Amino acid sequence: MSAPTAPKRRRATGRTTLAEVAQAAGVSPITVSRALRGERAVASELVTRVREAAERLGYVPDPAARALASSRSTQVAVLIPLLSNALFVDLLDAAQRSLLEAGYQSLIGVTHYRPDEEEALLRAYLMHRPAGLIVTGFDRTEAARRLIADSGVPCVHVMETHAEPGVYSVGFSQSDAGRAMTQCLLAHGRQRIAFVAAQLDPRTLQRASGYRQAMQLAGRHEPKRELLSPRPSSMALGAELFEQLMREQPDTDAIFFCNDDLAQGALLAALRLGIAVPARVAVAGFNDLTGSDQMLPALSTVRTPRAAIGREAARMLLGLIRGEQPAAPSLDLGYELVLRQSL
Amino acid sequence: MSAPTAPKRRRATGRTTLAEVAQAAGVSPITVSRALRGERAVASELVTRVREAAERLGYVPDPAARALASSRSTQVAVLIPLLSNALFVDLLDAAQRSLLEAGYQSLIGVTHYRPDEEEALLRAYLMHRPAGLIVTGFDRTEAARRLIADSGVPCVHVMETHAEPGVYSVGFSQSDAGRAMTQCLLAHGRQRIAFVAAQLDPRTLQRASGYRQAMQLAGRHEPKRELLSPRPSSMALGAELFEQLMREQPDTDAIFFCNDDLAQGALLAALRLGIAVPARVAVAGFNDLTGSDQMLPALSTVRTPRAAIGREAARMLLGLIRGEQPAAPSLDLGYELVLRQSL
DNA sequence: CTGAAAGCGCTTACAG
DNA sequence: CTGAAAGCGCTTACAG
Repeated sequence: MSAPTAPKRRRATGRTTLAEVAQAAGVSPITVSRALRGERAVASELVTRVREAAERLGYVPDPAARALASSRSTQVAVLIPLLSNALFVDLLDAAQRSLLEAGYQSLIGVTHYRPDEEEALLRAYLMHRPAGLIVTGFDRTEAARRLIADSGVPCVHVMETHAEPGVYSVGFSQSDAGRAMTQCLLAHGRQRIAFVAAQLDPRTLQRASGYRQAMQLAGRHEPKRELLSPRPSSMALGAELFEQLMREQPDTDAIFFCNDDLAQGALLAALRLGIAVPARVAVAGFNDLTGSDQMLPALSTVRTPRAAIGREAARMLLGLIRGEQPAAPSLDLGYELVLRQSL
Repeated sequence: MSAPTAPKRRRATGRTTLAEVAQAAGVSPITVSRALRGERAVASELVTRVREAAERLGYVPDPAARALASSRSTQVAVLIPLLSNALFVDLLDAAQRSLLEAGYQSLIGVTHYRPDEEEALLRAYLMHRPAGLIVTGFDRTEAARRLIADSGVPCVHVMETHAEPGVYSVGFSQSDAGRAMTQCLLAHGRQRIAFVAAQLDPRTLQRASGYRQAMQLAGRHEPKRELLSPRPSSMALGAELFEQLMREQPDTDAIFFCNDDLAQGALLAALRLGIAVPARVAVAGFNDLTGSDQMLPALSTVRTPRAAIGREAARMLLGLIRGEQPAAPSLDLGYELVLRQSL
């Protein structure tokens, strides 16, 4: 009853292999591979036999072997600017969920709004031969653009839309949204409307340009009421910029913040300073982040469909991975003005 | 000048392979492999030669081939309950960053506080042979526990600590933190202190038990002042529970919320209802989330070191992956009471 | 310190 | 509709 001596060159991992399933089912390995992936025509009787054998043996395909042999993986790289902005977390959460349901894992990458970091992440992740790619917006280095194109990996751009053959995107028009909220403030009788922004990423600047267009169209544009800070967005910064603006341009009668966290901070600062909102100054935000409906007064804002964007981007990407052509390469999911008491 | 006819059985991927680097450097493939990984002793002259050749040819190792041959990948699975709780996002962000620096990618998994979802994720991710695993807390199914143990994949538990041989953890004592804040409220002269919680995950219940211990010790425990809701935590729920508590137990003179979002919602509700904080009722939160310092009054809370937890968990895991034994298998990073105007 | 051989567990490309 | 052979690009396990 001595233990069998191990053969010299063994290094099996112990897991059940496709070959073992094949033997158990009495077919060839290729047939098992095809039956399990549902690829090509396999006699339905064999499919059943293979499935049963796989089930019985607890067979789990090895993703590494699969990736090596097919040069495709089941991972999707998702690149977002920041994890500290709830906007992107919502998007990521929705995308991740949809991808997981379809059997794909998400490799997240945080670019910190820096094109060089994005390029480095792209380089690192692309060597993993991801099945697909989700990237934020269109603002990237030429090298990054080429990396994506040369990789041949299907790619969907999120948050903005862009009509160009071979480019896929899911988002909405940031400048339209910026224009719409500004026009709404104008329609409510506000005239000296300020725009306050932080971070100054491409999409923030698009909102700014929407604001500017609307103000110019109304003949009310005053550059002095634009307060643009490159610092990262936060409630604390919103409070600070609000105080600065009310000090420097005290006759401002409305403020459009490029993000809700700034606006929330401003609302709390107004409370501290005893500045009446909306009586003296109306306040509007962007994104309808959590808590905006709880503010005092409740914050008017632009609701953006980030969860839907994540979901639809995943759906579009899965189609591209299957080799399908999406109905529309650019999907505009729109936005919605949410008017609450701050206006 | 006709194009060369492709040989019959080619399916090279076009990328530079290790073999090509070996040929260029005039050494064997194994030597390249070892030189590039810095493993085992390789003559330093050869290392230089190999590095140069790899650089020149733009060689990028194939992770799939590497994973298949070595049965280990460069991916770490990180399982957290929720992406909508900033606490976990901060932890994930820090862990992800540290892991990336060391050449590891993070595969995130969201369990929604459900042991069955965690078990399914574990099953799905473990088949990818991750190099390591980071999981939240210790509350999981027996099957999940076994999956982790049987996989042999190094695993670090975060948020809680637990001293047991072979179990690695980075966190702090949730019950100590709950007790400390309660004692702080008592020390400030509050006597009818309520505890309001949502979600009711294991860590929330540990905080509750810390509260209970402190109250019992002071001879002031009144079960009627515990308001526990299984609903997901949010500012809106905090407002709702605050109103309910002030209606049902109007003589409550302090409220300890298990999370800052609840407390923030309560503070705003108090403002709406004209309930003076802290004059009539003191309010304390947990985690020191963003915005808590901006509240009116600013929120007193327990600052938890989630970024440090993420960072240290990554560091401990990287050590375990290298086969090192951590100095202490259980790392307690503590917490800090932050006293602001709400108390 | 270095290498020739085998193997990791799949799928591709042909052929029938 | 099914299969025998080769190959994906690395590393392991030996041997020297």
